[in-house]
This record gives sequence, structure tokens and C-alpha cells, in this order.
Amino acid sequence: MEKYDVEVKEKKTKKEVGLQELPGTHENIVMRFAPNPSGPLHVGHARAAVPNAEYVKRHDGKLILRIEDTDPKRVYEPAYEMIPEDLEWLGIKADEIIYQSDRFETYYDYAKQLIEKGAAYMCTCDGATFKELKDNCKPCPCRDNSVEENLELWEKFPEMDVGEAVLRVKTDIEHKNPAIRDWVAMRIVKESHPRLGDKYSIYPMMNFSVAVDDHLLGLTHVLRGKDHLANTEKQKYLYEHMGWEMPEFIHYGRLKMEDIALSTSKAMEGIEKGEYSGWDDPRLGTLKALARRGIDPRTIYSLITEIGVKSSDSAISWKKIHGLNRNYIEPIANRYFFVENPVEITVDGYDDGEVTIERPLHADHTDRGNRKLLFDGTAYLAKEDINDGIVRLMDAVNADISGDNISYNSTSFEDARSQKAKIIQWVPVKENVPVKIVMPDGSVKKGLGEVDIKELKVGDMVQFERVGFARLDEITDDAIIFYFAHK
RNA sequence: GCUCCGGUGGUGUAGUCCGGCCAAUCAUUUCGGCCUUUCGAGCCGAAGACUCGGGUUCGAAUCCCGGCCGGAGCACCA
Repeated sequence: MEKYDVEVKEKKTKKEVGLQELPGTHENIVMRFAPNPSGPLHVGHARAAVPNAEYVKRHDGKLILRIEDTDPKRVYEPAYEMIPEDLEWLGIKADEIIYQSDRFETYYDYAKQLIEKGAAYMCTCDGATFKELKDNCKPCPCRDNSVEENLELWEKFPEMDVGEAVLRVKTDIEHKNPAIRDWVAMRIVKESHPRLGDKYSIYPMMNFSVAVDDHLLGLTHVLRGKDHLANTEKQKYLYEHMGWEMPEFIHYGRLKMEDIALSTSKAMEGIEKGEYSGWDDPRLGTLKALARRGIDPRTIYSLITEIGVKSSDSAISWKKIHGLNRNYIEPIANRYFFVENPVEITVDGYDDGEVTIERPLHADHTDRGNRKLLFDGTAYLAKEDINDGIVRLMDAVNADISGDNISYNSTSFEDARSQKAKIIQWVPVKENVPVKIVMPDGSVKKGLGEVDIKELKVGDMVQFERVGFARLDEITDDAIIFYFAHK
């Protein structure tokens, strides 16, 4: 008789915030972020980099940045510099950087071992022929070559012409997914590599170099997009041939972002055509663009952590990004006046002379001090704000607007309140500074800002009252240029 | 077409493995109110979801089957 089942079920004890707990070991974990250096990092990369970094941080593991530059056609040289910069922006620091282009001899070594084991073979069929056979679950003639024949061809491999031969890893020629059947491990590439020049003509395919490296570098967990699902299956065969233990694989879903082309190649094309101002054009989804728009890296980090690593797709909305970002930006951004499409006005009947008005830099942090605005009965107002009725020029006077006529009504705030005057921003006529705000769609708002804006530095975040948050991007002779973040 | 994977409020998530404590969590969003010399912040309140249909079960977001919808892969790219 069976003993009573006294085993107490372990009930839902985990309450991880954001990321689900990692399967497998939690001791000495090793993870990697492995981008192809085809451009700077974008949000899609953050989706890979952040969870890796976060898991490593939680478990005090090791994070490897591995640059996957095994296709010379897809290497954009500046990316070698940009990738670590972008990671740093995200607050991620890899413990080690590996360049796959440094490791060709290692790949050759394992390729040869595979041949010797009879687990890989040199295939001289042309692609179409092989595909035809493969799609019908038929092995190609090369599959039966002896180890000796294969080794001989392997030695001759570097002298062959492009397309003449490839090295294939034996899988299951009847695998139900044709993509898995006897995949290519090595191919001939006669193209100059930014880091290798023409040193090699035999290049590993991603599935091969990735699996070899993941094993050799001691990866315990591999986090990758679900577009790699089939690749994981392919690589499984390599692990089996070599008698290696598989790391834990986790496949996450696609990330879509509202109104943004995440594709690096499209961005590159647009930049070359001059449609975009550069990798940090506000319309792009690069981290550089987000940074330029005043998105705090913590916004992206926490958003990605929240999205987690589940395999369903997610679409991130700007509303969500802005909402999160506001939490970070709001306390640090000092307030200033900006008027778009300024119209110079005179408040008829105002006769209190010239007064200096002080306003706090931040209403909730008065210790930061005040900025000063000069009021003498004239001002610039935003064209949009000039509508019939009573308005209060904030902290100055209340005025009645009637067509082009603007006349003094009163001064006290209480009067404004009792008359339900709309409070609007204004800029002194005597002292002001031209300001341009580049909007997320690339358009530019032109106007005037209060003179204290001159004290700001590039990178400072501000809030233009009633307009929104913006980041000071550049100070030119013409104007101070901001990039708009959000309301 | 074939091979896989997935579907919880507008959006992102928790819960699904091990059915009941889920009349479903949290964030963002939206809408009210309070406060405030910003349309920001803060405070209070509210709105809003288990893709559909069957089945199993005393009981299903959770298990099974089918439909629908979405996605990925099907390279000598990564």
C-alpha cells in the first residue's frame, strides 16, 4: 500500500517584482548579451540586455558582452564603440567583453573535432540541390563521406571559392522541421572584415559560434528572442554531439513600439538619405534617440523589467513610457516660461512701473531658489493664449483681452481667482532668449523663453510650464535648442 | 503552405505549472473631486480585462478538445 501523500505542496511563494525567477541553478550564473554590431542599440536590444543584467545582479552572477561579428557584411564599425556606450547609459556594465572575431581558431578547432566524431561533414552540393533533398527528408551524397574525406576537404576549404562548400552539422534528416535538418556550421566568405581584414575566408555561422561560445564561456542561462526558437533546436544537436550540457534557454516575445521603426537597417537607410538627422533623431527607437528626448534610462530599465521574459509579444506605448519617465524627471526638472509664436503686447493702463517678479525654480523644492522676470507692462505672449477674456500673466497682472486690445484689469491673484482668469505664461520684452523645441515627430516649435534659461547646461531637463518637459540639447548663437520629452 | 509558440482592462504586467483564498494584482492610462498662481506634482475616489465555443469537475483565468486571432521560424544573416 502506498504511503499517505503527506507531501505539502509548495504553494505560490514567489512574489518577484517584474522578472519571473530563473529556472535551473541560481548559483554562479553566467549570462550574456550578444548583439550583432550592426548599429547602436535600440529598444529591442534593451529587451535582451536588461533582463540579463537584472538576473545577474540579483544572483550576483557574471555578465558577458559578446560581440557577434561573424558576418562582415553586417558589421557597422562604429557600433563597436556605440554598444558599450549604450549599455552604460542603461546602467549596465558587462564583466567581460568577448569578440567572436577573436575566436576563429577556436571555432576551427571544434569544427574539426566534430568532423572527427563523424558529427559534421563537408558538403559540396549547391544550395538549391541540398534544399530539394532536405525538404524531402533525403540526405545529400556528401553526408556519407568518410571522416578522412571530410578532413581532406576541410583542409582544402580555405582555398575554395565562395559557395563551393560548407560544413554541415548532422542532425536528423527527417526532423519534422526542415529548418533543423543538417544545418550549416561554416561557410566561405571572401569579404574584408573590419577587425580581421582578409585573414580568414572560412566563417562560422551564428548557430555554430554561438553554441561553442555559450558552452566554452560557461553560460548557465541563455535569454533570447523567440525568433531563435529553431536555432535553439539546431544548437541542441551540437551540444549532444559534443556531450555538452545545455544551458537553460528562455525565449521572450517580440517587442513592438508605437510609431517607431525599430529596424537598424531602415534607420541607417534613412540617415544616409538625410531623412533622419542621425542615430539620435527623435523619431528613431535607438537608445540614443530616447536619451536625447530626455527619457531617463531608468524608465527603460524598469519598463523592460516589468515586461519580463514571457514569450508573448508586447507593444509598448508612449503613454506608459512617458508616465514612468515623468516620475523620474518631474522632481529634477526646474520650471521656466516659454511662449510659442510670441506676440508682443502692451497692457494698456498698467502704471506700476518696472517690477521684478520672482518665481521658484520648482514649486515643490523652493530651496532651489527663484528665477527673476522683469515686468513693465509689456510682454510676449504665446499667440495661442491670446483669446478674448481675462487672463493672468502669471505672478504679474490680470488683463482683459479683446481683439488686439489688452488692458489692465487688476494685479492681485485673488482678483484673478475670483474672476476665474486663466493663468498664462509670458516672457519679458527686454530680456529673453530665443528657444527652439524639437518635437518627437521632428517638427520644431519656435518661440521665446525667459532669460534665466541661459544659465542652463546641455543635458539639463526642464519643464516649460503648461508646455511640457524638455531636455536642453544644444546652445547655438541663434537659439537654445531643446528636445521635447512629454507633457 | 509547413514547423513551432502565444492570447488577462486602452497599454504593460501578477495569477496559469500544483483548479477553490481571483466578484482577478500592480503600474500606466482615462474621468471626477481636493489642493495648487503650470494643463506638472501630491492627495482622495472611480472607470476598465480572463479570445470564443464545448468538455472534465462540486468548483476553471488556471486542466482537455476545437475554432478564432496574433506572432516566430522555414538562409552559405544574427
